[in-house]
Amino acid sequence: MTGRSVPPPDSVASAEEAVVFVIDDDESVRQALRNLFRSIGLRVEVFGSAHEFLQHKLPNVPSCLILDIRLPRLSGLDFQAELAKADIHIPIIFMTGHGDIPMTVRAMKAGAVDFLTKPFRDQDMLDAVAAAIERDRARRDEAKVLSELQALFATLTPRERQVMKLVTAGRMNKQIAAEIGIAEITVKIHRGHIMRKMGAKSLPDLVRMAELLGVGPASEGPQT
Amino acid sequence: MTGRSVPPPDSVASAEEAVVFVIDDDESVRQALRNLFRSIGLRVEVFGSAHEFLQHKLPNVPSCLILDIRLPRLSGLDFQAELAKADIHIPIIFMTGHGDIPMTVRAMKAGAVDFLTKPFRDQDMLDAVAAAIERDRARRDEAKVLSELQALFATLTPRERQVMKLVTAGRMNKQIAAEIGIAEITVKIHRGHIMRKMGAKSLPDLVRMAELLGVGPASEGPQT
DNA sequence: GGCGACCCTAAACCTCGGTATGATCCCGCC
DNA sequence: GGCGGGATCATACCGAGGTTTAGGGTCGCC
Repeated sequence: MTGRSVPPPDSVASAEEAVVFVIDDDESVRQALRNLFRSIGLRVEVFGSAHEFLQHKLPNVPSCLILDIRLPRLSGLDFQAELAKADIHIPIIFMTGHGDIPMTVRAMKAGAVDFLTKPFRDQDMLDAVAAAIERDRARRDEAKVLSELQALFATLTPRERQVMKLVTAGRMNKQIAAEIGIAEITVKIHRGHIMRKMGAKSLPDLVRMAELLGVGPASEGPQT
Repeated sequence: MTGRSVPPPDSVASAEEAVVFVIDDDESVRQALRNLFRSIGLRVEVFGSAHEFLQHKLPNVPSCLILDIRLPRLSGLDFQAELAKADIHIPIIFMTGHGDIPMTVRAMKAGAVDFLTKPFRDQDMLDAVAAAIERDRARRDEAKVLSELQALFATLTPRERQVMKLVTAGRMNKQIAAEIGIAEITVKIHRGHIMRKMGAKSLPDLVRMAELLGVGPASEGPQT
């Protein structure tokens, strides 16, 4: 506890263990960005193509992706769409030498953090990266909470899920009993199980969990 | 009840009573856009300057604003910022003859719906307007619900607000009583008043209202 | 001074929520 | 066949929630 080097508490907070990924087919650009981010102590991984990047497995820390809109085989915009389709939500910062406005609009609409025109000021890139990392950190925090909740919810039996939905909808035990055709006492049993399994310390607690889980009028299974 | 004309249910839904506002210093552009929107039966109001637009009082229906990034006195981006500062959240669609990427990025980051380069296809503008109107409709719906809730919440006495916060946090009546130093029976009374005044039909109901209202750990009053 | 709020409390009473004990039934699996 | 999990239910008991009735007090305002 004494000789412990202080792991930078960092007023910049968002730094921590964050990683910046760079995809660009120009070696000199990769080199320059690598140096830029290293200079402020940020982990960097560079790639020459989207394909190369996809080989690499993503670490479980806040991160962001910087890519040129003109990639070797795939356009940056298409790659952005690919990632979204694959449910990979890493924040993206675009760079471009000769981009146009429609491209910019499309990228931003699709959720890009920023769109920088080359040459850009180092500070602009650093600002964009800070914003992107922060966005990813926030997203990860939310996702973590949600997945933990979903794991708990998964332990409920079908009957318990059904009862939970009705309980959080505000129905009384007797109403639930009548609605699904069982005895009130049985509803109470289920209810007790639900509270225990979900780790809810109170009804309001459970209601908030249900909100996050989208347990409600939501019809099961994707329709249309 | 018999001779009632059906007020167009409209499969296009978003149309209804929507209004499109156009600000441009070029008379021919105003004219062209006016015709375009009229042709599909959309209400339009045109203005030659931002100032002129501000004189006009905004109707209480879904609407959107179309403006050139180059306005007479004020830049379109600055005007966008002005509106945000004045808490006017009408969706904005930008047009530009010679805009650049940084402008586009700034506009999109500030929440613009779209950014069209002149000349644009009529259909692109119509699509953008449809999206903008829909966004405004959704925002208005949410705002309406929230303001109604706030009106109810405003009828609560300070004590009732305090108790509501604790109730929705999941505290038991006896805990609340101990925490604020009153008798449990009094807490029950307050609780009854809260449910009635807020129009909550169940505790889960009240919890959801509290969520929307941000009633919780939120410290009172703006700090900093 | 009186009227109306807000806030507090007590007693009585009822409903609702929740747990424990004990038991039955069905089903899938080793 | 037996074992475990899921679902069901009864009885009994207790604590929490909620209303009514009937008060009490302190403000501020007309």
